Amino acid sequence: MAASNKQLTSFFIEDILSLKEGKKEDFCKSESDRADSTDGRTDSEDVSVCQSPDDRSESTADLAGGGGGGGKKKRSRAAFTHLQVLELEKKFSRQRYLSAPERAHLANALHLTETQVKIWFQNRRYKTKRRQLTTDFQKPDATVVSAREEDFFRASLLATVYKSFPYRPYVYNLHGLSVWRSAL
DNA sequence: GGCGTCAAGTCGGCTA
DNA sequence: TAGCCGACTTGACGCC
Repeated sequence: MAASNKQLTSFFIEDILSLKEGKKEDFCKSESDRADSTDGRTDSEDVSVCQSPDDRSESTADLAGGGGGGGKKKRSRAAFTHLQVLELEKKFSRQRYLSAPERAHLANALHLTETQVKIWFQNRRYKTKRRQLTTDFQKPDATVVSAREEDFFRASLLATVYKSFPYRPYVYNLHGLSVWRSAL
């Protein structure tokens, strides 16, 4: 795309929310385009995923809200986009718990429901805990485990990012600068 | 077909 | 009582 040469600038959720009203179509890009330009990303609350997480099935809002229909619908698993997961992971790396306004903000920015964001964080915390327990079990040296807890978390986060971008070898820098770097 | 992953469902506890 | 939480389960999906 021609837009791939365009220099990206930093932005905030507030920017997104203000943009969303009028210039949504300008702001939203295809996921592949975004993946191409991830190395140009900058810091902070740059949440910007405009794609539905569940294009291949019914709407996630429908699922999260239980729908209005009477009959039992077949449950479908919403698949969040790479970037939605990435932004959720970024947020999770900073905060393991979200306040209601933060959750609403994030949900809005990611075009997810608040319930989906809440459930994602719940599942993410539980998943982290389970993996931590597994690691603890494998390495019973408590002091080492404690000292490496953060490293473990970062490693698992990086693993998630790698899994999310199997064809895009970029790593999100979790050590403060929050820039995209080539892993190669 | 078995298995792992993950979003969503369920249940019980806690708190304001 | 509502809303959130952790713990655990369920069901869909993809990979081998």
